Amino acid sequence: MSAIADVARLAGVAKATASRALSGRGYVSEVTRLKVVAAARAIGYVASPNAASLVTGRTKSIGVIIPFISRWFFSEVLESMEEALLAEGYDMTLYNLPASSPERDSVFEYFLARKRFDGVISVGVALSEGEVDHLHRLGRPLVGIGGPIRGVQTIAIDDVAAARLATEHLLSLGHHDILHIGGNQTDEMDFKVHSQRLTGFYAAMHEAGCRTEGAFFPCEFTMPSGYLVGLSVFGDPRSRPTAVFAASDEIAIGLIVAARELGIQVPADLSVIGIDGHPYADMFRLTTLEQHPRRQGRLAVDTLLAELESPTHREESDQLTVLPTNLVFRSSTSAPRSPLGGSPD
Amino acid sequence: MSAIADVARLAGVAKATASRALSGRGYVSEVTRLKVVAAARAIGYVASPNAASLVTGRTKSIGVIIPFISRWFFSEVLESMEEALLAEGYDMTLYNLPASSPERDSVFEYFLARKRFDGVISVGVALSEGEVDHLHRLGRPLVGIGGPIRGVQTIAIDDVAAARLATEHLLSLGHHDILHIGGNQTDEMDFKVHSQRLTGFYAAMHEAGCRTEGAFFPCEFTMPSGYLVGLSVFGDPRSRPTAVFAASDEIAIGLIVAARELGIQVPADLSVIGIDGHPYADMFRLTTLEQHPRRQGRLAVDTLLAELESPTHREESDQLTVLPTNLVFRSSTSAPRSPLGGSPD
DNA sequence: CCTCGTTCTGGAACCGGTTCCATGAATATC
DNA sequence: GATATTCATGGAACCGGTTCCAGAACGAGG
Repeated sequence: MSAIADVARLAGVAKATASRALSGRGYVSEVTRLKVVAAARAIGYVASPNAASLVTGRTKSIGVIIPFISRWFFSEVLESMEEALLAEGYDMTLYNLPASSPERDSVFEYFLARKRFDGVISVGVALSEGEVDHLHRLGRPLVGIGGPIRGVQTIAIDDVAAARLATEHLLSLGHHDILHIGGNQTDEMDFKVHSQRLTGFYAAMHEAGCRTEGAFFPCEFTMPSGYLVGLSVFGDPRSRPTAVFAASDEIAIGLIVAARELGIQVPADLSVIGIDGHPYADMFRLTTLEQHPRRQGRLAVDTLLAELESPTHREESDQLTVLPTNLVFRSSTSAPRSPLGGSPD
Repeated sequence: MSAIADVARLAGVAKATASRALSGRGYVSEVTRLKVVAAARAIGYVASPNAASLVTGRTKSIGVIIPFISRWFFSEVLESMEEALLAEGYDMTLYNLPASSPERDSVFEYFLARKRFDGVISVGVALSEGEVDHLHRLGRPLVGIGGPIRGVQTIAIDDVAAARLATEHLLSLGHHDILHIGGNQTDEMDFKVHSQRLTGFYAAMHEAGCRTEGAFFPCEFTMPSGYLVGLSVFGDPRSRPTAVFAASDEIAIGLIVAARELGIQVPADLSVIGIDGHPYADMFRLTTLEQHPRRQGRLAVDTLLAELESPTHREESDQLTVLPTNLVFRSSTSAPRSPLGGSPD
């Protein structure tokens, strides 16, 4: 509607002066600045960022690539990022890209090439080197959440360590017959979270001298999937473990629901630990390793905006920020029943 | 990097011709069109939508206002909208605005005034008349999901009818002592879903001649909240109903988990019905009214894009599209035990 | 008094596209 | 064969800002 030319005319100054007055760059006397601001307010002037970005190259908008919206971790990250960006005056443009989806390439070719945003945050999507280079050539900083990308600032938890910690928690309670139920490498996630959690599990088990053959069952990262796997794995009393390390809280809760239905006491007959810190964990009294997705989102935004403020050399910025996890000990884990059938003393 | 002028130079034509060739508007001979397209491909040219929107007024981007990202209904809607928009070449810019949040006004004043999008979809946020007018003055169509806004195309289910249907399902099974556990008017939602579901419940109950004093308990729309309310409401056996109509599946599932922990058999001792069609419903065998949020999102996008294609007069478009719900009968509902203590025959 | 540096302002170019308008060629109409 | 139409193209203006540059006004320093 109203352009800066209108403001300038009303204030009786040139476009250039009006622009300087409103943006705060360059010399403007205090009296004309006030005149211009008053004129702008009078006609309800709001600058068009499109026009400005055409010449400045800055869009005040950042793009987010994310494989899921409806799963807990991702929606939490998203919410926290949106909040942080809004507070800084940035728009957030969302690209929901299931890893290896058919749209994947076209999004990069088309959407990301349009220089519509100042930077990109990739949540749980491993970009290829070519894609990373592409963004760098455009001078667009990139921050990742959920796993290292070469040459990119990344925020993540240490999945190997978290899995090890969870497993060690069960081991320290006296369990030896422990299962890991989680993702396998071939499924929908780009990053190595699945294999890393598996690695951490194996490492802890081997260190404790426990056998791990047949100790892993694949499972989608959802509650219904955990439930179904639970029904099938716990269905046979002879193969039933004394403890399970689930790769996510949703899986863990599905397992607990399945166990309850099968008449298996948690934790007396079966201990269950998850990873996440899901809001449902408390009502199922689930012991879990909290990973605070909102902090990760917040930090990703801060990192990206800092990079926009004062660009660093790419080499320097090649680093991984590891956020801590913390164990929340609830009553889904305990020492196993004495193997001789008595209760533990 | 590369601009349309470069393409034109390489193809040996004028900027105007290159623009016509690439956009498909206006007369261009087939041979020059191919030359231009080849040149564009050769230098990896991608048009800047910012520059284009400056003159066309179209941004190929739409804004979405939504109060939650992490709750099921909203994340489903969001995912489906993103998918539909991406397929049509539109970007989606997200504004996560908890109703009556402090940022609420500034977003409207600032973000929405910057003519950055061609249209707006408001999911579960009731815009004020002033805000609606503002968008209309800017010529930006607006589509709502989740409840009628004056003068705006809206997509929703009939919450009164859905609540009535759910209640009637319980009544038809022979229940009389039915509770409604759901939202109250004063909580965080803008729209009237809460009060409408309550209205439908009361209507069905009164029609059936059932008393409703003390039959409503307020509850946040989450599983943990349903669980806590369930523990407290079902805790006293004397005040326990034979059936509950929960305003959402998450509440219903929380209630079921609470009932199980209290040793209450579902459905023998207590029938539970929800509204949503949540993916967890199946594993808890929850009878529910499915409301298909993805369809709502999809339809909202289709409606908005159609409006952008061929704008209609505001008066004509003032309408509410009511999407159907359907009852999925699982085993969380059944006839009540005979009040005399025997089993029903 | 002249020169220099600082502050302030306006004119004009520019960002990267689209579109209006004029011109010219090819084809159709009478 | 003269006159309309349709098609094809280039030049230039324009969208709404920012920024470069030149020039004016002013006080300070020599």
